[in-house]
Amino acid sequence: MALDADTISRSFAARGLRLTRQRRAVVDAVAEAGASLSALQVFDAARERCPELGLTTVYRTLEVLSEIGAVRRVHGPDHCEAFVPAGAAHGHTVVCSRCGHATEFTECDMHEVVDAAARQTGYEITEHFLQLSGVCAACHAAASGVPGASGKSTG
Amino acid sequence: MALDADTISRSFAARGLRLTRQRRAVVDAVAEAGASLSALQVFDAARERCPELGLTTVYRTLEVLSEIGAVRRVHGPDHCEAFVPAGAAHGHTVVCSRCGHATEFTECDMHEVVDAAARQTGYEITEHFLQLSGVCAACHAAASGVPGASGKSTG
DNA sequence: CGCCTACTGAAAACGATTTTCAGTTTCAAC
DNA sequence: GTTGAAACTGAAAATCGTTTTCAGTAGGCG
Repeated sequence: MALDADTISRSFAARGLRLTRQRRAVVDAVAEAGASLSALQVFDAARERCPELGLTTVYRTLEVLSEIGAVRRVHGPDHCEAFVPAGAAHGHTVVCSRCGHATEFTECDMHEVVDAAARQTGYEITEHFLQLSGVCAACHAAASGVPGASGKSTG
Repeated sequence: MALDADTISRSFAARGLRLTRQRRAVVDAVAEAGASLSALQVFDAARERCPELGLTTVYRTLEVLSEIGAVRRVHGPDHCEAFVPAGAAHGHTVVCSRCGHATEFTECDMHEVVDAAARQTGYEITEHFLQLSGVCAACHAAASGVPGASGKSTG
């Protein structure tokens, strides 16, 4: 589920929901950020497009977007609950530990790992939740080439 | 880092910390449960061993245990923050979606997946956080053999 | 126009976690 | 055994992110 206005609009309509200006602001904020954003960060970003937006609406909209699969919740070992735009039906997220930028990857061939885990534990594995963190190409280049430049890249 | 009194005691001592009766109760509660436990559940379980225990102490102890690597925080796509006893230095957790029982598996050969992700995204992957969920052997047996029996197994 | 329903933000409520604080326990030095 | 310093404690208060409540608004359709 891509985060373009058209797709979203149709998904909303199919559920009898309206894509209001406020919701649009939230969608755009998440889509444009690319990085993982907390609810509060989404609020801030979306407010630039729609200053009268309330936090309540952000939470409600993220909930809806999560339900229709347009955004995905991500977690890390230490922190919780951030949101990223979702791409493919089953994708995983790589989050840059420097700039927070999130990228999806879909070449996920986990079944060997899952099989091994099933063998070792005796579980019937039904779901896997994988999240990677590392350093994105831009931050990597910035770090090795121009140490002064912060990791916050253009996108 | 295993959750036996001896190992824990030494880890605590190495940091100038004391393994008090209260902390011991928390450690034992987590160790015995095996399943993933929220802070509140740890509190309840530990109170059976040490009734005058306070919630504050549970949080403080879980924090310390997490730091020394004796417990691990687990997350799921929808929920957050539960604690399980930690085993090997780098292990992953499989949580049973029926009884909440957590098992570790260590045969984690992720480097193919990690390599593929690195190729696709251009990231330099430094960490991976994998969590599986499924149905444990006991619950599976209970479900297929004795449908009436709940998934809550002995382990 | 008027009705109906989805939608809105502010404020209140809420639950989980952290901080504060005054008192207790532990331990080493004496 | 006494003393003093530091770790530790639980209760209560404070804090934080999130959800609920509520009275009002917006938009489609008769």
